[in-house]
Formats: sequence, structure tokens, C-alpha cells
Amino acid sequence: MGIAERKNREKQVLRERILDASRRIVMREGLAALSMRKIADAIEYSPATLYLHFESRDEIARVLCTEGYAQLLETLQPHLSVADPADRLKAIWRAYVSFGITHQETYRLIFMEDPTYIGAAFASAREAGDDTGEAAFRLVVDALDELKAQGRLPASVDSVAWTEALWATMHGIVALRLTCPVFPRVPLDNVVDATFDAWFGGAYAGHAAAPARARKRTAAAASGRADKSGAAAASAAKTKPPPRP
DNA sequence: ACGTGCCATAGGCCGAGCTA
DNA sequence: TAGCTCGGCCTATGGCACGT
Repeated sequence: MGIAERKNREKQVLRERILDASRRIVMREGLAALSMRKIADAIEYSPATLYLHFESRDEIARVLCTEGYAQLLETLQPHLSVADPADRLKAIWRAYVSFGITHQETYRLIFMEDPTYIGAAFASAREAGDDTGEAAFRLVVDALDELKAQGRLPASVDSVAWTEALWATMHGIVALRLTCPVFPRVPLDNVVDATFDAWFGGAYAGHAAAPARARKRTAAAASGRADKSGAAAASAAKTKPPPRP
């Protein structure tokens, strides 16, 4: 093992220590409290040393954001194998909301701080040939397409637009939970379930084939849903909408 | 033993935000 | 609005490891 290798190893270790300390500060005090001096204090180095490993505070935040997003995707992963598309959607979004509540600071970092952080994370992932963000988005679109194919959603439903509107709605739930102390008044899962009932109505009435009455209800709901989803998206947008991966 | 280069540090500059 | 504080960043300098 050569000298260069050892130095590289030591450099990597220090880089990890910087990230560990930064992660702890963000989790404990939020991104606003993350400063180069504070990180330096935590790892017992001078602030300038940090710049040998990271270009700036922003770069550290971007790395943490990329990690957080990967963690979110990992959380969703087990639910992607649910056979029924409606149940799969509900499981995915329940997990999404639960992640946002359980990992508040991570969620804030990903979707509610500087949009360039998550933008850079997506860009670097794409450059590295990792398209998991887009793949996750497609999985939701595919589930909606399956529901359409099974006659549980009207064929006129625009799956991409619905996915984005659904995302904005779920983001709204998480954002409200993080910023409004009186929300929700009922268990969070009930809120998610109620959202799904409102959105999909008959799609949950039967798995193999929805009853005609339910299908009719769904179609009627879908026709008036453009306004509804638009309002939900607009409401969520006030807290910075999540960018599309 | 000495020269070289890398790395870490102390100290300071500058800008932004806060406060009296 | 001036003074103060804080945080990001820069730079001169010294120590240390390594090569010759």
C-alpha cells in the first residue's frame, strides 16, 4: 500500500467526519444553524481545513441533500412490489409522508430549503447514470396507468399530471405537519387515506374490477378534479414545491 | 541532512444581518 | 445609521513526511 493510497484514505476519512458532523448539526438544529465554524469545532479542525475537502458550505448541504434523497427512495423501495396498483400507491405515499415526519430535517433539506440543492442532486445523479429519481416518478405514473387499464380510473386521466399533483398534495400534508402545530387533528394516516378516497374514490372499491357505480363516481370526480388538484398544487407550492426528479 | 511539497492553522478581511 | 457580531472565505506561515 503506497503513500498516496494512505493519504487518499485519510482524506476520505476526514471528509466523512465533516459530513457526519454536518449531518448531526442539521438534524439537531436545522440547516440554518449549519456553519463552517460549527462544523470545524465539532471535528476539532480549523474552518479553513474544511475548504480543502469541500468547495463551500453549499457543497456540504448539497451532499447531505443527495444522501437524504437516496434515503427517501430507499424507504419507498419495499412498497414498490405491492401487487395491486391502488394499494401500491397508497403504501408509497403513506411511506413518503411518514418519512417526511420521521426525518423532518432531512425532508426540509430536500424539499423546503434551497431548490438548487435537490436540483444539483438530481443533476449529479443523472450524470453518474443513476436515474432512480425519474424511475420512482415513473413507478407512480405506471401504477396510475395500471388503474386506467383495469378500468378503475377513466382513460382520460393524465397520469403524469396526476402524479405531479399527487406529489404536491402529499408534500402539502408533510409541509403543513412541519409548520402548523394544530395540523393534523386526526391521525396522519387517516389524512392520507382521506386524500386517496377523495382522489380515487371507486378505484379502491374493488381491486379486480370496480363496480360500475364506483367507476361512474370516479369519472365524475376526475372531470372536476383538475381544479381540485390545481388548488392542492398551488397550496403546496407556497412552501416551495418539490421539483420533479 | 537537506530540499520540497502537502496539509493544517491562525489571523484577518469582507459582507450581511441585527440592534441601539 | 453606526457599531457590533457572526459566518464565509482567503492568505501567510509553520510543521511534518517524504524523496534524494
